[in-house]
Amino acid sequence: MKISKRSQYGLRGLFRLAQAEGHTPMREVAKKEGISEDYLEKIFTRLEKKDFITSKRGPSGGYALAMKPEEINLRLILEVLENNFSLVECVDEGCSRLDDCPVASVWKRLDDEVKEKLELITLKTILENNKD
Amino acid sequence: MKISKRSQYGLRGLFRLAQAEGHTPMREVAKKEGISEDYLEKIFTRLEKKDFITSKRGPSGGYALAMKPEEINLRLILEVLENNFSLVECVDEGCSRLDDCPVASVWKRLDDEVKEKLELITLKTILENNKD
DNA sequence: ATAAAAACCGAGTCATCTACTCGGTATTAT
DNA sequence: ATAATACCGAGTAGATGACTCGGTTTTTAT
Repeated sequence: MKISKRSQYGLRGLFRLAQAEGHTPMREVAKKEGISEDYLEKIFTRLEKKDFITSKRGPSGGYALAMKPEEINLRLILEVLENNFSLVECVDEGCSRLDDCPVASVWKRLDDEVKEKLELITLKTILENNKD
Repeated sequence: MKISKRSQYGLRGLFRLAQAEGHTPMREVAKKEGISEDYLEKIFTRLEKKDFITSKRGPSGGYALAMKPEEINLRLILEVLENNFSLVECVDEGCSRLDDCPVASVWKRLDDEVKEKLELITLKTILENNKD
């Protein structure tokens, strides 16, 4: 029942990109956030493949958001970075005993509620919280 | 970001105990729910140590709820059965960069909201949902 | 009193996942 | 041409989850 460091790092990385203008080198983000460069690179690669960010090679290159901060919410981020998104498998994989399982509906409802909450948190709202 | 099978089995086991009167042998619960006996035993032992259930040895023994169904909510169950309860460590362990971490408050709020939701789901509400 | 039914206990295993690391290649601004 | 950057595949160490196994203790029913 833990959100992985991968997702946590990913969110922090995206936040840094959201704060900056133009492209920011990954190394710079890693340094600011105290995250291993090699690892953050994997994370950014993944986010890039899903078109959350764009990349530019060579000097003065780096990464930049490909979407508006208000369009990137936590649910989307976790869908990319968590390998198994959703609280229990039976929600999306379909268990054989679903019909007579007394608690399946509990998990399903909970899963929905959590995902709703996640959608309310966007990079924009986080930026605004940190505007002081 | 998964709820473990341990917790899922635990909830289903507790549900069966809640339905029955007196003591129910663990084997019977395991059979009904299609859960490994050896494994369910570990789970019940854990729940018993935390006084959610009581045990009785010998023939016509078994396990029974030690609390009222409305007093046992999902948050309490997960606190016993998940080894790491809470969505991110920084919430309870305290990270060294907490002060300048832009997203700590996000996780904290989310964690609180999820836990609130979990408290609303009790064995009683699950029993009522399955009353047809 | 004995046999059977149950809970109790500690240890061990196997697979999967996370959180990395490492060594190298490709691209591009200066 | 050089240096800065992204890109890529493989590998690894540790933790955890989901069990299994072999036994011990307690208690009820006969």
